[in-house]
Amino acid sequence: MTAVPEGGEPATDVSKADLVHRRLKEEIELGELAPGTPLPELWLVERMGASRTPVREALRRLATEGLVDLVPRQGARVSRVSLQSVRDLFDFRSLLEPAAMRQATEGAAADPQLRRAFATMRTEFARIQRRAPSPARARAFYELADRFDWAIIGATRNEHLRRAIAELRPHTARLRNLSHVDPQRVEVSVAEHLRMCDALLAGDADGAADALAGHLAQGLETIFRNLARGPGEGVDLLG
Amino acid sequence: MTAVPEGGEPATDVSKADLVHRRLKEEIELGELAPGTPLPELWLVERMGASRTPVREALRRLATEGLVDLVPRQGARVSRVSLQSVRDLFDFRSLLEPAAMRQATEGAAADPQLRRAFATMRTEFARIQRRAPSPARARAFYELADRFDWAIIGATRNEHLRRAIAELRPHTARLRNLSHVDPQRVEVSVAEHLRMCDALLAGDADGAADALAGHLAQGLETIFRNLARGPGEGVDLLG
DNA sequence: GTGCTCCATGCTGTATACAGTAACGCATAC
DNA sequence: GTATGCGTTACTGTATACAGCATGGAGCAC
Repeated sequence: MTAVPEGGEPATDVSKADLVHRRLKEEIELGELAPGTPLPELWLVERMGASRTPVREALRRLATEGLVDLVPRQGARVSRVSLQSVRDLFDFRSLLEPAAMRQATEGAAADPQLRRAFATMRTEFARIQRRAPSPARARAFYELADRFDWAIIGATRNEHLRRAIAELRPHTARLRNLSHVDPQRVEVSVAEHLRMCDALLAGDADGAADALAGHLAQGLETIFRNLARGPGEGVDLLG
Repeated sequence: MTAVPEGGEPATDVSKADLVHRRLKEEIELGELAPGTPLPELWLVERMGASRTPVREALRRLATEGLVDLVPRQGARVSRVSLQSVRDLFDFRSLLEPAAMRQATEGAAADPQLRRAFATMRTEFARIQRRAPSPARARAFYELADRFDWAIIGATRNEHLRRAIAELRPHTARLRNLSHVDPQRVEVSVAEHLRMCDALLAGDADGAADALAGHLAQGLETIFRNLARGPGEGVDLLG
């Protein structure tokens, strides 16, 4: 398992609630808190070194993000993952992200600085492609792919669309960390990212959107294969 | 102004936080709390008859829904509305809702009971179409259209999609209540809803999605015309 | 008259105490 | 041995007290 923490958001913890929220989110993403784990407030209080008020606020926020299930008068649990929920997630991403990619492509065509940023990432992808397979290379790829994804999100004009996609990322990250990463997958995925970069830099919005759609379809298939092989801890396969 | 409270959600206030959340949401939707209005916690405490804790939770929830802006160490305000935000909202709805309509169409084809519910609504739309124009008729239409929308949401299989659309509804309702309702619009809108019903009942997913897309385009145009005519209270036209 | 500084006020962010409820286990009756 | 009822426990939901920061105004210096 190649545990990759998401580094996309700036992580400006102005309040303790922010801090607890971010730390809990990371632990859920990384799978350290397995799906279904109960999250009593007092337990979090001593672990996080904060009082119940910020802990509560963090739990409520995680609940709206779908990472935590909140049962009235019973408490919080890490939300469970089912095959259906994985399918729903990828279907929804396939609806949103190509649209965002279109906006990012238009944005890059209009803004030279943004375009340069994507061009730089393209050369980085190409450099990774030439490297020999290794865990370090896989890590570098996932880190770069993550930056690429966040760049797309940042270049999305529509605020609703941007927020919706950003909210899905923890779910995606969690799946990646819960399922076993397939080394073969890196090879394919690098090529897909190069396709996306090329289309984006060429100003071909439709092409970029199509490439992303293909990438998502591949990703879903990979995750399903991996989940089917290794059951994964805490993953509810009944869904 | 035909103020139409949304009646779609079941309104099960199990906690005081739920109650405060629902009441505040209603007041913002109806425009009673104008965009930009400051919302000091203590003021809400005495108005809602609850302590600060549930009030805080309600404000946080409204903030994640985008109905309230939360400035650190400064407090909450009713979120402002700009022309850009209206455009963003409708663009996003145009992405999501046709997809939901497709799923609802498939659902109605598979589930006779669901199909009957939509068939009933179709006859109600037809009955409204035959009535002479009047405020009561407009109210009846909006109430029915609201039930129709919630039925579509309820018939949406994908949970992410369903949640995303449901979260947008308060924004839509607020726009409707902030802008002045055009009596002409009712006529057109009834016809559009009949088109949607017909396609849905015929199992024509593409047709239903197209009809909905057209409906949204019309709705956006109407709101822009109305906002341009009457400035509306608290609507920031600079966006 | 104008600008700056300092103080007072009001608000949020946090901690904590209290009440109420649901789940769990044990004891007892059958 | 099994089922049912009661008591205990642990947790959430709520209220409230306290600390710290930001804002606005008054007063003073220039």
